[in-house]
Amino acid sequence: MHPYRTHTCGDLRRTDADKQVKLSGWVHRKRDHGGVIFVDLRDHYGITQIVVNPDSPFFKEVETLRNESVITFTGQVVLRTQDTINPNMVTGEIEVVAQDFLLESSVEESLPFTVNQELDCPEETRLSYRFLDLRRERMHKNILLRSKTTALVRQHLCDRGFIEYHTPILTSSSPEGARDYLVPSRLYPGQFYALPQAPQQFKQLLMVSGFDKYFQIAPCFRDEDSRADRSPGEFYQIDMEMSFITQDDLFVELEGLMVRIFRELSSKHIVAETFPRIAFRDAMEWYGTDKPDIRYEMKMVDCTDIFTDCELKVFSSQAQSGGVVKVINAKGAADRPRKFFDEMERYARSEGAKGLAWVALRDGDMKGPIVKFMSDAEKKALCERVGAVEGDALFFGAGKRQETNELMGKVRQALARQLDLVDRNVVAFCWIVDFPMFERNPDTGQIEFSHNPFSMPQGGMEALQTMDPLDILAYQYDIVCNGIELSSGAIRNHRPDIMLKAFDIAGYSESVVKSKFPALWKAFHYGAPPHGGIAPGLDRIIMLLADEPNIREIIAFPLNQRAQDLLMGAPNQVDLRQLEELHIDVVLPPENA
RNA sequence: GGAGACGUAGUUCAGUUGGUUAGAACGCCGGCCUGUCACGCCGGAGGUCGCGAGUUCAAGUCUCGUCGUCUCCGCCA
Repeated sequence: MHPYRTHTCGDLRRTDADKQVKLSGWVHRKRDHGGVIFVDLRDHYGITQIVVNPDSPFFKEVETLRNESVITFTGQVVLRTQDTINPNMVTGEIEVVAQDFLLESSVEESLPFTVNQELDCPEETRLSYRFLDLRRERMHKNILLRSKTTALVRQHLCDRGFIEYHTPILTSSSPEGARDYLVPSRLYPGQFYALPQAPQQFKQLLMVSGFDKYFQIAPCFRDEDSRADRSPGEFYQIDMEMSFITQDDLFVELEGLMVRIFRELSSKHIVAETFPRIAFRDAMEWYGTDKPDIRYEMKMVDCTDIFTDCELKVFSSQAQSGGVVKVINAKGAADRPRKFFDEMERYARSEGAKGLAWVALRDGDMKGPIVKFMSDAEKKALCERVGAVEGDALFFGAGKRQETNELMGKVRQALARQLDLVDRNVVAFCWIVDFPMFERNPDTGQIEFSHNPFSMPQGGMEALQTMDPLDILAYQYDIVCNGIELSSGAIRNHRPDIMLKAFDIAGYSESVVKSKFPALWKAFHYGAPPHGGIAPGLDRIIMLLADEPNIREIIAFPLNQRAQDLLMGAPNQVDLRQLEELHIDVVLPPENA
């Protein structure tokens, strides 16, 4: 017989009755009746109940076992009597009567938290004992889901003709973007490698190398502060790039991948399998953000022109001075108590609003503090414009266009939460398209790239030569799911002449382009195919699949918020000899010296 | 770098207006228990109330500082 097991703890069924078996695993839970002990034995695959009878020579030893000890039982599978069957367990129709027992590994200390229940405990403790934390059902499931996701992505993309490549981890520091992680060079004193923030230039070079369809589940390293949905240090992208494609081709390809992931790995309903496309400017006007949650509608509506001559100066003065009046129709919210409206206003103020006007359509009339300042014509036009009917409540924001859009966008989200419009069992994707190529820096007045300088401007060279730079759009797009930005992507600019012109508009000379991006600049002079791509964040996709609010819950060994690994003790100090080899002198800041 | 919330037993939490010896559940230790499956019953141990000052006759409770954790802003082409 195998020294550890003949079956796993999730294997045995009634058809295995009378078999002689051996099982190994952890003590999940123990029920000691004095005369008989039940041990729930757990491994990766499941839980099986072991029965230890009082005449067993190892009865005393089992009695003193602590939870999470690792043990091996040999015994016979027996059918449970009808009244002792546990319908909640897949192995609940049988149990194993122990005949032999071996303690493989005992638990020496009391556990820092319970493994057999999902009770809250400090994250610091969980990360310090991550190997225990990962035994818990929820974490175990999350890590399995991660594996299933990467396996499905690989299978799907390979089936679609994509090829997976490896790109360097030690590369050169990039001049723009996030802060790099640097690796000192031993051979070249004073010089450094950088860990890639993304394999952006390599995947483009692979396209120039003629490979056509690239993907990689790519580690990316950025030395930036963390967020709930942003791991410090490192994260993974499903990095993709294709040659000879249009934006539409890429959208179809990615929609297929996303729909397959969510269909096969979650039970959530996908609202639309062809994702709606929303122009960046429309997104800002309708939702006040470039990552709208479109699980609910509640677009804001521009009503500026209605209130040009309104008695309410807050509205008319904005309407006359280039500002806007934006209105959100909260369907069916009119009968909410006064407290609801007061709290919405308080929220708006906390986000920087000067106030939040509202009206409620109740009892065949319009109610609210500002109603007396509105003429009948204004009321009528307002209701028509926003489609308001009896029972609806309207919320108003007035001010400068961009500020008001962003503010009312937050109000929209808060309203959706309050009115319970957010369905957790739904995924709503959308594309945000037509990002502007350039924008004016409000501080310096300079024209700058608004996103990736390597995106192809819509209209190509002609647009750059003839249009107002601020009106030029780029083939630059984001994919957004439930209000979370999963990725940016672009059809790239593969033409050196167009690139030079674009950089010229942003105030950069030819020498800057050459020196900042030498690889691509050189490559694009030797026959570069039109190409484009995208790189959805793997971690965020898994968060959505697992319904986890924090990215650390879907990573086996994450850094904490302050970028430390509490289990391994990283970062740590190194030997002086190592520093000398690397020609590194450490100069500590005064407070640490 | 900035802001907010939180910090009481191994863990999750309660702790009144500042007032006697800081409680409960789970876990741990000991005892009882032959059909449980979150087994049950009895008993016990376990606390510098994050740390340091201050106010007060009296501080877990109020004030200030500090440290830690999480969340957000900045940052993330």
